[in-house]
Amino acid sequence: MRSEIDPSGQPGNGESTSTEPERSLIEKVRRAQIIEAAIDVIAVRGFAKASMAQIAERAGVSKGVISYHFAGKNELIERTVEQIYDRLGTFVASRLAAEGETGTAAWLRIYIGSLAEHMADHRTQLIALGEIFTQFRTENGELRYGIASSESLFAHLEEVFRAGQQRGELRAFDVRVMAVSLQAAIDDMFAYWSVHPDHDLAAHARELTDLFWHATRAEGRADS
Amino acid sequence: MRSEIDPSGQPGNGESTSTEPERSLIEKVRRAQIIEAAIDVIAVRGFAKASMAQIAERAGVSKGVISYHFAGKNELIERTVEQIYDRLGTFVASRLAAEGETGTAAWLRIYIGSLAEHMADHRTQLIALGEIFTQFRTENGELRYGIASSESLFAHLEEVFRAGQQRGELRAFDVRVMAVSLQAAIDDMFAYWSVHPDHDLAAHARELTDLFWHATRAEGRADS
DNA sequence: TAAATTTTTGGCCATGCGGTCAGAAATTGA
DNA sequence: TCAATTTCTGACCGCATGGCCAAAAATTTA
Repeated sequence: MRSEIDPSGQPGNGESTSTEPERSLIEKVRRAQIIEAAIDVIAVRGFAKASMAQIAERAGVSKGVISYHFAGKNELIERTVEQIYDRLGTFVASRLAAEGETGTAAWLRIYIGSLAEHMADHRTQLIALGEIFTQFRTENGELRYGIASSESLFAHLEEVFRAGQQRGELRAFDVRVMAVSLQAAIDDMFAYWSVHPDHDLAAHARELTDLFWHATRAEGRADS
Repeated sequence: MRSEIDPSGQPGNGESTSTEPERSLIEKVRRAQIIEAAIDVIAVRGFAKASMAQIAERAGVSKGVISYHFAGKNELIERTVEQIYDRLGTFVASRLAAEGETGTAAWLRIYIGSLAEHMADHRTQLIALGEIFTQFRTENGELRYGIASSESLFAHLEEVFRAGQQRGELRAFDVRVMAVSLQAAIDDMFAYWSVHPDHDLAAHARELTDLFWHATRAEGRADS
């Protein structure tokens, strides 16, 4: 998986700037139903085998219905990511907001922990998201949700680290490398859990918090 | 990218146990030529668009030639990975062997550093490998070179960490989580460099060494 | 109720894929 | 030199895909 979320709580710089198109009830229900089917099929059969026909069958409608309610497969996938993504982001942001400003150690614990907690309760979504992030490509062949699109996430993590450094709480290190590595470790925590369902995700999250606290804290500091 | 290499220098548990089939000169030349074309096409156009037709065109032969010299696309891809992989493994193993036993700090530096050094000189191969590792699937839909196939690599890293812990050099931590996280951070170092060619790979490798040394070392120890 | 509109169906299309094959071309060996 | 063998070509196959559309069905509006 790649590019979790921007936990800053911003409304998201997505395409939803101008007025949302009005949707009839049927429209909304069908779109939700198709997205749910897409998540299931992608999680179970893998992104590559999640054809329009498969998704339509799962949703119990004919293939044309998807084309009627979505501009195409790309839009369906992007709306699917958007939905999962938004819920996760809301959850993490609320957890972080509930804590106030209590330093980097607490921030790491809550950030990593809340991501893990939410995903533990939404395994199917996590697996679908992992499939999409690693396989969904734009027409020119680039990963649609690849490292290149994680820039705003990296920037946010960098800011957290830089603030900790300025407070004297963290040692000197390259914040970009730390941000990329933290994200990588989180991504692979989920990827590992995807493959090993019995793996203890919460414990992994706690270990990861320790790992990055030791990696970032200033010399001579005790654990928090 | 996933599943770098087993740096233990073992001959590799691959399929090459029994006697290698004899190959004519033409056979060897053609296979090398086709593998090279495959690397180029995969690196430039992406794995998804690297069809037999594309690879054949790049190699300057007709499509049938590939089928003549390889059992199918799967064999071509696997031989391609094998080639890149073997060279990288040889390089890293020799660097590690040249150092002898000098503790975990040195091991981390040489392991991460030699991977980065070799890949810096073989960017096209690295990108092709990244494409293959993240997209090449078995017939049942699993990633051919995914986390599930990294078990032996994780086991090896765990052993390095466990040895350091027993020597009192490293603090207590979950070696599996540390192994998965180190591999993730290395993978993403390469992935980041794939997307940002001007990124300083050697400096990133040094930062990563620092990161994991701080994350793993026993309390009260100075940097080495 | 009747017309207008929205929604759904299921078949059809062009495209690109990996793989196969008969026969041509090139190479080898006697 | 000339047959045997290896290597190569380019057309062709079956298959699955995403998307399209005319017509049927369902729903809303007048």
